[in-house]
Amino acid sequence: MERYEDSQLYKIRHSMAHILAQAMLERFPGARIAIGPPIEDGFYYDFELPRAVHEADLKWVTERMKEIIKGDYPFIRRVVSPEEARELFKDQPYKLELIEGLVSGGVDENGNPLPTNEDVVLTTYRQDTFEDLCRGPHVERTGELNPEAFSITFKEPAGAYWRGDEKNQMLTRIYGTAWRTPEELEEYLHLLEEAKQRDHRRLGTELELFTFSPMVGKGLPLWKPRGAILRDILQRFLQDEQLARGYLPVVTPHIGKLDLYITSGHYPYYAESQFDPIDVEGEQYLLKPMNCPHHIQIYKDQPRSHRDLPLRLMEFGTVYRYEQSGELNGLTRVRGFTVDDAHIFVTPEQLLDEFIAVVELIQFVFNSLGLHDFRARVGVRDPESDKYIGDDEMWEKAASAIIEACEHMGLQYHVAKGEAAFYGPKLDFIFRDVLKREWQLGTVQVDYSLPERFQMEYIGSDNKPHRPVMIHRAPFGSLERFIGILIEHYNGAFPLWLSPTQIAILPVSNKVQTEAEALEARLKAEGFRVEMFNKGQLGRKIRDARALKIPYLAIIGPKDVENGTVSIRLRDDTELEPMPVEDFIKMAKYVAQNRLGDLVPDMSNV
RNA sequence: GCCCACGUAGCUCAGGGGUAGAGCGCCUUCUUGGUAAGAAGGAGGUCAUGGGUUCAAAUCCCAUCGUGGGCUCCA
Repeated sequence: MERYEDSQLYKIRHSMAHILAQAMLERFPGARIAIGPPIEDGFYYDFELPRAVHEADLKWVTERMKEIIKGDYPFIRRVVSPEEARELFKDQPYKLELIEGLVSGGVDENGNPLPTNEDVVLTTYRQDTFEDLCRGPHVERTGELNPEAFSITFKEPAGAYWRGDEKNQMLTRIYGTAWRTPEELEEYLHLLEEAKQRDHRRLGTELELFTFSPMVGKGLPLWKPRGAILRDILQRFLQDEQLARGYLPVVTPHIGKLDLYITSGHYPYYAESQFDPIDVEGEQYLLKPMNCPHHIQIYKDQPRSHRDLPLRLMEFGTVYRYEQSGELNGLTRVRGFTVDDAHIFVTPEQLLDEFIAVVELIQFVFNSLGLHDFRARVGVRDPESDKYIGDDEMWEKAASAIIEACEHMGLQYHVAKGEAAFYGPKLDFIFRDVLKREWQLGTVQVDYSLPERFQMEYIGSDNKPHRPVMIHRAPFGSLERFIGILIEHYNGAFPLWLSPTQIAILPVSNKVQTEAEALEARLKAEGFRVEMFNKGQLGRKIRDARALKIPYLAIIGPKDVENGTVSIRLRDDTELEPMPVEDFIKMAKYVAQNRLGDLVPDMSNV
């Protein structure tokens, strides 16, 4: 497959960025330009502007861009010497900084090191009156671009730090999307609109799953009954699975003494992600940012033998982390969340097998939930940073254990620097959602550091004390984020086993109210989550039940009562032939127990 | 936290320097209806909060809080 960087679309978007810059400079004389690369689906350009950008500016710039395109100017490339470049961009400090980076700093426009064995050649591209430092490539002429196949008003202007560093100047970023044809643009905008419809925040309100209250605090979700039921189903699903795999439940409190976190290293290594300590009678307590220190105390409560290992302690543990207010986002980024946590204490010999077992569990969980578009990332530490505990040898050992396990399982993975936890490297499962955003869900971490810091021990077969290794792992990551993603993944139409309400009972009239209530009781006795709809006429009941995306609408009227049937309608509008109540129960049970997505499976062989 | 935008009824939104609007939802009554809104009445808002400008502010200005799009940071 063709690389994006080599594609025509890439050239189109790159060229669009230059045209945007030209138009912006005409609108904002004296503006300073930074960088303007193509990105997925479009491009952007960063500017330092004398004032805020308004909608009218964007309209003007859009029209001007169309004129430039229609002007059919050639993109003219030329090689310039460093001196020429400095002269050319003498009023553009960001460009000068880029030039110095290229010429003497050995870094490219993103601040990444250049390949050392390459001579730096500075090039510029010019269209019409605008010349930009750029290595290309571009289309030949502006006339190749379609003036009706781009938009810079589809997204608000945004702030962005120069070189992505929050210590730097905040620039104004104008985003654009550009395509080959107006039809492609239309399709893309339509996709965005659809994605908006399935935003978990919107669906969370419509389906009555969760809410937020400014009085409780931002980033602190409140789970309403339907959402709490969904949460509970997921927890029970995972808990049952883990119990079957030898995990043991524990429960620990939401705060702990500061000393605990000083020993663990959370304080100070993780301090910037924590709420400030709470003073209680002169003692300092911390809202727990992680569950591991508490679980370690349970391990240490009694002497452990190698015969006790692996010891797998699990807890749906709620943790609190300080997130900057601008980072909060619905359920996917909150300040208090529940980790489907477990800490597994193993002997070094057991590590590989146990690690593999954990990855298998995570894969089982993802599969059961219909999540298939994910990748595995091995996060190792950033050698430049000092926010890690433990010595090099431990990090080396832990990272190679993870990679060995991946190789052993034939798991596709890639290594990412700076993505480790502060106490050890990790294997993350990153899910790609319908909006093409990526979310870190499941995670497994190998940790030699905390056992050391807490002086943990077990007695080996040699009757001598040994240090265990710890695996931290969470298949969902956090219930909050996971559910947020599930909501969008299913567009709120959960498979039967996850649906907060599974069956809506819709009596045709109150003449069959008694029979409808009997059906409700019957279905509840069979273990289904059932809700009676009594408002208005049948049409209204259908409408209300469908708004909640309830999988089965069980309609019962005089004819059904007479025949001992129920008329099933699905949330997608499918109407089934009236069927005996027993048949419906059998089918629904089959669908729920097998966690099927299909609500009407072939029952002929069941 | 930073840049920008937004905040009007439970929800979705219109309006806009001179006594607050719609649809849905909610309540009451009537209706007992076979596959996406039965009918009629009614309640409900200090227009996020606090200041300022003005004869007069929901409307203009400032601050705060909250939300959204980005940046940075993360499960």
